[in-house]
Amino acid sequence: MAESMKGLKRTHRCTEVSNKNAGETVTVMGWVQKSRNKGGIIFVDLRDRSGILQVIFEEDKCGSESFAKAEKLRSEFVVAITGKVALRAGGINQNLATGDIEIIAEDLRILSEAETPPFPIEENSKTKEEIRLKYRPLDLRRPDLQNNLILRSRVVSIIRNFLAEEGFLEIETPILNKSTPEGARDYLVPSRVHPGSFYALPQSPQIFKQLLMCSGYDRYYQVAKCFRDEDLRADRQPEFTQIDMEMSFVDVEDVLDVNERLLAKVFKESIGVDVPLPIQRMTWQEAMDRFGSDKPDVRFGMELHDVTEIVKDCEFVVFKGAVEAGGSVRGINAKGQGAMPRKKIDALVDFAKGYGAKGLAYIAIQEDGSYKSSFAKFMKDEEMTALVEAMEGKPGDLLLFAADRDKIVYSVLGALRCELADQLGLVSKEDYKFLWITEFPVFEWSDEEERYTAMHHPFTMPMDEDLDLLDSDMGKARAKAYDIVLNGVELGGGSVRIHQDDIQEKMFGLLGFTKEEAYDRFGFLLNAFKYGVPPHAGLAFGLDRMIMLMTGADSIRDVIAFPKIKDASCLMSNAPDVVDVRQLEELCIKVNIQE
RNA sequence: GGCCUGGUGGCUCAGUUGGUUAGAGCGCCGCCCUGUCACGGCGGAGGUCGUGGGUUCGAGUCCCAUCCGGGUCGCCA
Repeated sequence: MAESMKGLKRTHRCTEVSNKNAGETVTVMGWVQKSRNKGGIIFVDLRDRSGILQVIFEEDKCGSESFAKAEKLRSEFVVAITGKVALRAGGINQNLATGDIEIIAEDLRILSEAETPPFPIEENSKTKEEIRLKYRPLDLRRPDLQNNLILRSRVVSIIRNFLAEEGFLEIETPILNKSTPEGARDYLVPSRVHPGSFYALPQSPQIFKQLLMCSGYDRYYQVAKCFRDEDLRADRQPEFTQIDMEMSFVDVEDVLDVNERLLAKVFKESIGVDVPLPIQRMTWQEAMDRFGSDKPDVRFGMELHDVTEIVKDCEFVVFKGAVEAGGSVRGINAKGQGAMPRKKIDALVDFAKGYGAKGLAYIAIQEDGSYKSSFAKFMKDEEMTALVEAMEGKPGDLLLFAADRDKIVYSVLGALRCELADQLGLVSKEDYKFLWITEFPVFEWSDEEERYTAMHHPFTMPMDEDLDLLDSDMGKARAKAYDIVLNGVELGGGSVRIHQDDIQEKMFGLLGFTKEEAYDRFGFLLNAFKYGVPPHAGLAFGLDRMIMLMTGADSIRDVIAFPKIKDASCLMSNAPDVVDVRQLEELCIKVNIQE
C-alpha cells in the first residue's frame, strides 16, 4: 500500500548527509537498494541520484508500526525515512561516501512498492543491452548511467556559460524544414495542410545559422537536435545532439581559437583533464599519408610508410600491378610483433579484406634478422633490404603492406593500425589527444553517383590560393574546412562559408546543379545573401560523442537517455509504429509496401 | 544490402564425439537471526534451451529457414 508524503519535506539527498550532521534529525527519500534483515535490526541501503546512505531500523527507536513496515521492504521500494544521523556503531564501510554514518530511523513511509526488477539495478551491469533498453527507465536508475547524464548536463552548462561570455547568442532554429536532398537521407514529416508535401527534420541547422549571420546576430550557438536517416553504429544515432555555432567577420584561425579554448575549459572543469593549447594541427593530406585516416588516433605511432618507389619495379605482381594502375604500396610496422602466429596474421588479412583490400603482404623479421614473408620469393635480396630499411624494420618487427588504389590503401592501413593498437593495448582511455585536421579537399569523387560531391557541404569556401584550381583541377582544390578529432573519433567539424555569390554559383555549377536547381533548393539562402552578408564561419561538435569519450563509454547509447537500437527503433516504446488509418487519410497518405 | 557474433530459469553463464532426471552462481519465495554492508543459516519454487521445419531410435548439441540483439563494411553533404 503506497502512502502519501503529506507533511514531509526532504531535507537532504542521500550523500548530502555527512558526519557533520551527527545528532540532527533528517528526512531522506529514495529507492531501497538493498534490505538486510538481521531479525531484531534491519539495515536498508537507500539510493538516490547522489548515492547510497545506510538506514537502520530497531523496534525501540522507530516503533512497532514502522518496524513492521521495514520488514516488508524490498529492492526498489520508494520510501521516506525520518531519523537521527549517527556515527556508525558498527564498522565503517570504506566503499561508501557515507560509510561512516547511518540514519537511525524514527519513521518510515512506503511511498511506492515495487515488483522485483527484471535485472539488478547496479553499477557495471552485465545484463544484455536488449533487456536494459526494453526497461530503460530502470536501466537509467543505475549509477553509471546517472553519472553519464549528470556529466552531460554539467558539460552543456559549462559550454553555455563559456559561449555567453564569448558573445554568442543562443538562438533556436526550426525542426520542420524544407528537404535539401544533398548528403544524408532526410526524415520526412507529412503536411496535413499541404497534402503531398513534406517537411524534413534538420540534418543540421546549417542554412539557418548562416542566415542568422546574414541577419547580423554576429555569433550564434545552439544545443541542436539533428536527424539523419542512415544506418546506426555504436557512435551514430538517428537523432543526436550538436553544439552548433557560427561566427561573423572571422576566418579559420578565429574559429579554431575560440573552440580550442572551449574544449580546454570543458575538459578541465568537467573531468579534470588538461588540454594543452594550442591543439596540434595537421592537414588532411598529411593525416592521410601518415595515418591513412582523416580522423587519426595520435595516441600511438605505427605510421604509414609509402614504399611505392621502392617496389615499383619489383616482380611481385600485386605490388607492381597496383603501382602501374596508379595506386600505391604502403606499409605499417607493428613493432615487436615479428613472432605473431600465422593464424593471427591471417585474421589481420581477413580484417583488411573487410576494408576492400584483396590481401595483405607481410614480412615478419625474425630475431636472427632473417625474414618470414608472404612475397619474398618474388623479390630480389636488395629490394627486400631496401624495403625493410624504408619501414625501419628491426629484428622482431612485423611489417604489413597494402597495395591498391590510394583510397583503399589508406582505409585498410588506417583501420589496421587502430585494430593492432587495440589488440596490443597501445591506447588508454584516460589519454586525451586532440587534433585539428585542416585543408580538407573541397570535393570528393562519388563512385556511386559518378560525379564530384561536396566533401563538407556546398557552402564551404575553397582556400584562397586554390580558387584557380576550381577551373583547372577541381579534385585538388582544398577547402577552408576543419575537423576536431579526439582519440581517433571525429568530435566535430566546420568551415568558413562562401559569402561571395560568384564563388557560390561556381560551386553549384561544379556540383552539377543548374542555377534553377540551386535556387529551388537553396534560394532562400542565396536571395538573403543578395542583401549583404558578412564573411562567416562555424563549427559543430557532436555532443554525444564528446560525452562518450569523457565517460569512457563504448557507445553513445550510454550517454543518451532514450536511445534507439540498430534498426532505428525504440525497444522501450516500440517506435516507429503503424498509425491509425484515419491519421493517414487526413494526410492523404496511402501505404504501399512492396515485398 | 554484405560479413562477423550472440540468444539455455528473473539475471549472468556452463552444457563433451548427438544419449537417458538440462546444471551452477546471483536473484526470488518461506522460516530463523540485534551490527550487516557480496550479511549468514535452513528449506523451496522456477526452464516447451528464441521460433518453425528437417536429419536421427534419440537434438540444447547437426542441417535449413526465420525472428530478436550487438559489432562492422557500404551508407553517414
